[in-house]
Amino acid sequence: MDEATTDATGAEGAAEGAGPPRRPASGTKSERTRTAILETALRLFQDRGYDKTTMRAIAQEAGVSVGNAYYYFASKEHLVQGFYDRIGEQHAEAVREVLAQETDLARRISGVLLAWLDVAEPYHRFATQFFKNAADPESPLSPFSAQSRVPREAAIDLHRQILAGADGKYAPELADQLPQLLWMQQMGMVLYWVYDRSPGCTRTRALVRRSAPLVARGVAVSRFRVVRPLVREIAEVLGDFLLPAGAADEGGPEKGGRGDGGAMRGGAEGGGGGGRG
Amino acid sequence: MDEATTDATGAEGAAEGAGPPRRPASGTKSERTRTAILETALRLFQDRGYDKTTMRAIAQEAGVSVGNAYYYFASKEHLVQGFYDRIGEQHAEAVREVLAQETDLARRISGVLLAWLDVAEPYHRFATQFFKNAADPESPLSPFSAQSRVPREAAIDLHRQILAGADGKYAPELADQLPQLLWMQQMGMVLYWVYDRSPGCTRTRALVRRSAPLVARGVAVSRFRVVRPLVREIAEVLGDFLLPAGAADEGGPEKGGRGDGGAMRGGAEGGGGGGRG
DNA sequence: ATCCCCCTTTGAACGTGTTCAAAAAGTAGG
DNA sequence: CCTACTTTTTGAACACGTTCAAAGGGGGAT
Repeated sequence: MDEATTDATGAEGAAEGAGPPRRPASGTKSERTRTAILETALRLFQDRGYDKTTMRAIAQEAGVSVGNAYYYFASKEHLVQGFYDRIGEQHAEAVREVLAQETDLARRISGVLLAWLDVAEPYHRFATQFFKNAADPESPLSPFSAQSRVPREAAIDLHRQILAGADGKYAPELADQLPQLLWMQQMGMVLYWVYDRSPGCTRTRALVRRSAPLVARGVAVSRFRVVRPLVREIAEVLGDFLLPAGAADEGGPEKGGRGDGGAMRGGAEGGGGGGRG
Repeated sequence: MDEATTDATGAEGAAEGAGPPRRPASGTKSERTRTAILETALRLFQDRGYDKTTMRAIAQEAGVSVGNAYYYFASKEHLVQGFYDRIGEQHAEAVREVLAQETDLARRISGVLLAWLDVAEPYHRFATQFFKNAADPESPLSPFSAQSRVPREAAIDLHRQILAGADGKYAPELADQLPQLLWMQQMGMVLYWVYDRSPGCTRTRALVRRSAPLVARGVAVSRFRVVRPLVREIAEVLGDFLLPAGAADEGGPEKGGRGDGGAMRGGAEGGGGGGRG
């Protein structure tokens, strides 16, 4: 399998992806052209929506040629990556206060999720339109893709902080998988949000407010005896089938290691199942 | 736009726009042309994949002009609807035996899901390619869309049968939502399957085999006292935010107006079985 | 100045899904 | 056979994302 979906100039070592072979330091003409194109694109996306914004329009508005836009961004989709980064940053910023002050798990969860909704709200219309691209397993924009690994793990780490700063207790077997689980809850919320047509997305907000306490209580309940074996097995299955994150129990907290990293672990199934515990 | 899909029985919508005004009885020349286009399309999709199959190729192979294909099918996506119907039928057929003979809930669940994987396997390559279209909220192909209501409720009803024929007991508060929950578990499996690159999709199969017992046990555990209030609240939230089984919006392209928003309801939790525990 | 090399920029051209006015084929009555 | 009408069919045309060979351009070496 070739993975030739990248830029024409070939793969560069960095994690970022498309662009000219070497991203020059900011200030150069090249960099200015690049950001001009990106800014124009994001502005037009927000104004007209993703589908209605043509590459020709972006180029013309930015004062460059079509081919030049493709020199800096491998595809129209790659322009959207800027949105991800931007939302991620703004979210991390907006969440700081909540994480620092609140200690109740339910409130921490809902605080983080509601903050995300606040940050993402301006882009709702347009996010809906490129959401399908993000769902494409082949697309680098997919939240599960290898290319999204860095921002994804940053997001998961944020959920790890949610748990770390909360004053409840939960089954220790879940410690490794819970951040990912919370992250997937967020993905579920995003899915709901994308479909949400209620004004101001009040419906998604209501869902968050109602479900966050439930999740928190579910986490707390995980210590009780009746559910303990079930929890243990759930944790095991999650560990085997969720995406491999940095928090492997025994693998060691290595960074990167071998590159590879398919979206979902492919690998020969073989001993995966094994004996049931 | 129009709901001219395949030979779906019933479902006479209101007066829609384009397409062949009246679907004539099978046997007419018009109907023969239509099925010729559809069959050709599905065959080429399977051979070359969705993206690689052009409308021009479909038309040429079917012996018609491009415009003629568009006379019968509003878009390339609409041709895929045939796959849904086909898989749905084959799945219902393949599942009959399991539902009739097996009484263990875990085995019923895994039997149904594994049967789906068997049926869908030939289309895996190509399903991956149009999956992004199905994720588009605007697309009629979305499993949450109003246009998919009939096949969706058929699928949910299948999961209702899973529960009805099983010999375990569970919290009665969940009775209304459990079929939908199981259906969403299936959606989660499909998501995993779409990303699964392991040969023969053995990885997804392993996931089903491991998670089905867990789900069954989770359902059984729902009766216990410690989790009972939690279960009750979960059921309530699900009832409020899941897609309503019965009638719902469907009104049409109504813009805003009334609050509440008959907004598309959806929401998911990946990986099957998240917060309960 | 001249040459050379590489980075940047250009815009025409390609293949795609989709649309549309018009031609063809079918139907029915005179 | 002709006429009026509807249903079906056609293929050129459109707008789009993307590609590509060629042209600019800046800076160092000769």
